[in-house]
Amino acid sequence: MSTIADVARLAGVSTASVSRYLSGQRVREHEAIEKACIELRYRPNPTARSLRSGRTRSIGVVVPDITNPYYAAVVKGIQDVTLDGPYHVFLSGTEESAERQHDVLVELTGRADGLILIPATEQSEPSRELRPSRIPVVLVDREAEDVHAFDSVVVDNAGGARLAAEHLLELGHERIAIIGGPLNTTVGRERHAGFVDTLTAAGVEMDPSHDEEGGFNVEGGYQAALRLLGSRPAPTAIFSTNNLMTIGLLRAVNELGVRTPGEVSVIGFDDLDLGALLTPPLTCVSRPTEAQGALAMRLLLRRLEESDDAAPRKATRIVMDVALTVRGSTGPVPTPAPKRRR
Amino acid sequence: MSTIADVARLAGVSTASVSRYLSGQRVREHEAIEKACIELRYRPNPTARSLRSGRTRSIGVVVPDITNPYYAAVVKGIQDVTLDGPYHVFLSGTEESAERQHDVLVELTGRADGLILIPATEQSEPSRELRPSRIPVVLVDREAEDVHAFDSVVVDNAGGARLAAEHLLELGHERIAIIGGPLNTTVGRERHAGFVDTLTAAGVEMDPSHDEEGGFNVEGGYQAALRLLGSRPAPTAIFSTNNLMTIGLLRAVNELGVRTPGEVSVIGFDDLDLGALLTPPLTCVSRPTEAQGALAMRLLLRRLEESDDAAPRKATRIVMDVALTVRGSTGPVPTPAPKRRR
DNA sequence: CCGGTAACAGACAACGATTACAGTCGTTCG
DNA sequence: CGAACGACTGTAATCGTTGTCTGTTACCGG
Repeated sequence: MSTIADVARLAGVSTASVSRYLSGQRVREHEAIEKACIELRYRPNPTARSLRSGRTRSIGVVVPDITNPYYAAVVKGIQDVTLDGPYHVFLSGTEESAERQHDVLVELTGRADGLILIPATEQSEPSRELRPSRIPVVLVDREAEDVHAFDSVVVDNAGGARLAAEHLLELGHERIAIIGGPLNTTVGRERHAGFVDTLTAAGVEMDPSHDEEGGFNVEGGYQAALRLLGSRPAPTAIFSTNNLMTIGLLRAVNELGVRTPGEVSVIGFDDLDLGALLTPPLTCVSRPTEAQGALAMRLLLRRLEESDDAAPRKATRIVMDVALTVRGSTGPVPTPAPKRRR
Repeated sequence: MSTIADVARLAGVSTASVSRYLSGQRVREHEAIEKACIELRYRPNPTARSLRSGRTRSIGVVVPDITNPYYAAVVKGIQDVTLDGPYHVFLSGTEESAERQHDVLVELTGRADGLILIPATEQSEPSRELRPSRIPVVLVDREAEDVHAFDSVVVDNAGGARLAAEHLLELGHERIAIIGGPLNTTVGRERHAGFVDTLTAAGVEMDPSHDEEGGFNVEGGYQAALRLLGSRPAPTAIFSTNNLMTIGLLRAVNELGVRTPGEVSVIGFDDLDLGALLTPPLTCVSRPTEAQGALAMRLLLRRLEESDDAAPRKATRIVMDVALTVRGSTGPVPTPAPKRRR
């Protein structure tokens, strides 16, 4: 690769002039410089640039799992906002591991001007790790231990779970099960609490054996569903708290040949790509995805712009609304005639 | 952030010694240095490191669309191989645009030691852009104009399309339609040719109005499917050449209330996440995804290791096999009794 | 006790860009 | 006509790290 010195030599000027030309300043020999740049196929070395200027013009996005369509959609939203901005987006995956996340954050600090992070776990302390570097961070979906240190964009998990519970109650269900996520995540806790509390408030007690917990993945949902569907008396409705778990749940339902919603109603948190095309189509709590990413990116850009002025703005926390999408996978209670109906 | 000079000062040694300590060499004052590093929370500046050493210890992965589960799976395969290696993986999306891809490649060149690229189009000339920088590149899935310049990992597209055609022929179909991808991509051309040639060889002529072409996305598949299902006589079987197009096709089938496989058989290239859970479950040509990514990464690592010795190895081209997954969405021809059956 | 040799130390020059500083012109105005 | 000014220019320092080069030890055998 050719360097700025090569260009300067060929154009017969100093490197300073070339640098000035590149940054858009008026330069006498700009024609010769342009010609030299083209002839040498000169591209400024981004590493050298970053070292000197202290800014990398790139931002890092860290997600637990790239293959999860939900995260993919969030990333999409982020990218859309950056499309013709000066920043380049780098994506890294942490495989849902706190250790990997630590490595990735260390790697990214100093390589990026800002970070959008979907934490893998809450034990992992982004604050302790990230604080000294002073680079702006926006948390998405899950929150870290000290919420107040960073901007964040989350959804109303408890509210969404409440919507699901209310929907099932309205259909007359009373033997209701939940496939919850890890309780050491805010998301897992909030959805679990929102759901169970709503049932309790309505006087419906959940059988402890119908309160399943698993990892936020297909296998977790599958195993939990097998246990639930095998229990006696079996639940008449199951709420799955994560898209991947819902896939596992559906797989189990399918394998066991359980009729939906005839024998068991199914409702998930998060829509699926093909949710509307399933038989029956999936009833779910749906939430903004791309919009969530876009919002996070805008928050980050605001931080990046303000960074030089000394007054640190207080952390912003945005809670986005979720909605209930009623399709065909939920229906009235099967055996005993429904008690009430709307 | 503290620098190596701060550490050296605190430990009472030279920066060279600190550098040596960090690179694992034996150093007399290693205890004092370690102490100083911890106290100052010292992290080597990756930018400065890269500038000096000429290597970034990171590799770039460029995909057309992050939200496509197929690409996500490829990336997953890539990451798994890198898990505990020295390289960090950065992912960038090009939104299927040649222009964006150009920008991304420029951005990445000099920021990464190697590249894994799934080209957005073939017109875009990665070779012209990437050649001068001399960094190793591995192409995945689609190939660029001059195949021989880079290592590549692809699948047997023509073979997969042939499998699909043969399957439909065996079921007795004769009015067969294809929803093809852009013919300016190798993938689009190969799948189209493999399918049509197989039909022709079997003496089955395809109605020109049953030869649809669209973008590799949901909308393209949807629109094409609407046209096909509205044509008279309508095809008794439809082959969709891409996973997103298949989703569009299924959506159209669903909306129009066309029975599958009763009225029309559906077969897709690439499986879907929920393919097995659909009603009927999707028959498709499935191919390795994570394995493809893993293989590409291994190829790249090999290149990165050899880079210093002067003899440039010839480009490797790996073609991976695909397989037919027969599920329920394909069946015998509806109205006229099937001519032959196995 | 001395010369030779490991084994380590520090000083300093890179890497490729940006930028403060100090010229050097040509032009304009009093 | 000379001074002041504007519009540029080049020189050189700098960013944080690594690697080369040249010491400086300590320890060994003779």
